[in-house]
Amino acid sequence: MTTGEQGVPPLDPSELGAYFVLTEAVSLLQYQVEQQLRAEGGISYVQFQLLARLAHLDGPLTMTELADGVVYSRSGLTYQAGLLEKAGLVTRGPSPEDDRVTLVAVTADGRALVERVLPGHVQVIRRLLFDPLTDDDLHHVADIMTRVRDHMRTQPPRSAAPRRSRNSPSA
Amino acid sequence: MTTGEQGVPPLDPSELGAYFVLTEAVSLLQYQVEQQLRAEGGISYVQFQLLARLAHLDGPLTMTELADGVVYSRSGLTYQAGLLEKAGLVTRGPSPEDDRVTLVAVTADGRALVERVLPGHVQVIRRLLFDPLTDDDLHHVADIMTRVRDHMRTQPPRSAAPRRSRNSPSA
DNA sequence: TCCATGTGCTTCGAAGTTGAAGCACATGGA
DNA sequence: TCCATGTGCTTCAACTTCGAAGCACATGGA
Repeated sequence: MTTGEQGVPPLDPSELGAYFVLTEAVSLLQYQVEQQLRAEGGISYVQFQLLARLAHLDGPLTMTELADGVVYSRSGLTYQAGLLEKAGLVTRGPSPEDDRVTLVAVTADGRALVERVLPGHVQVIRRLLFDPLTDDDLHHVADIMTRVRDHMRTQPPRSAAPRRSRNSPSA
Repeated sequence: MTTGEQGVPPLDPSELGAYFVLTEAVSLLQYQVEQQLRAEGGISYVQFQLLARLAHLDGPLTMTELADGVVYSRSGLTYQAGLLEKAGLVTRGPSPEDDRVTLVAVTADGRALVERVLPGHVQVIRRLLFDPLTDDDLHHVADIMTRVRDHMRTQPPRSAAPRRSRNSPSA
């Protein structure tokens, strides 16, 4: 009626509210996290994510895997990987399997940095995110957001999206 | 700089996991939202947030209020407000109360743009965020994140970060 | 083998974001 | 009134981020 579109559901204020408060809370949290990481480790949140992921998985990742893992553009990752390599926190090397691939691995210094920064990082998260929540809340959030994440991950990943004719029926 | 050595609670993998999946899901969601807004309205997510906030509150806001509302730096808001003003979507004017203040108000064009992109915006959120969730989940998320947001809002807001006093170096 | 096409990564230019510094006005006490 | 200090906003330079284009290698069919 109001628009030509068919089947656009009416706006539900409680839904919009849930979405807004979700993004607002995460923004606030990430800002505080960024401050802590910068102060205690001299790194950005993205850099911490990259190092933590490499340290946690304990094996080299390709640039694409790393970019998709942290929801980041490929060119942006090239830039950040360059910074981290220059700082001696990661190494980049060729893959024996595929000459196109660059494998990124965390160095001992990189691991040490993650270890050094992680306690403060956890403290910030605990203070800002977990303190006002019960254990039940926590499990709810984890469960719910895992479903949302998995649901969205069925869409083509961010950094690989724009290339044509993968499963596009219009080409 | 804090030492952070004593009294740091042990790491709880389920807590860290909840935090990681929360930020990852929000990152994925925001990326998709950004694409929709760019495609249908030619605006960024930040610009949409600013316009939506002004349209919703239905009254002018100061630059600082607007920046705090969307968790954004003040200088960044100066830049974005300039873009929006040039595009005719907002106006900036003086405050009768305080000559230092710039009041930002949404124009009719700005309102129209919000109205135009909102249905698609809601569709994206519904498809990515709400589809895999029950009504119960939704209320849980809204309730939980509201508590988290309110908890964090008791901290000093982002853009009003303590300004270093001219004569007193931080101890 | 050769070539067409797909994939992994980097380079490049443009645009966005930030904190610090700076300007202008506000406020309150001497 | 005068001035010290606080607050609101903008400017500035440095950095970050992105997508498009480009290069190199991979893969599979003719």
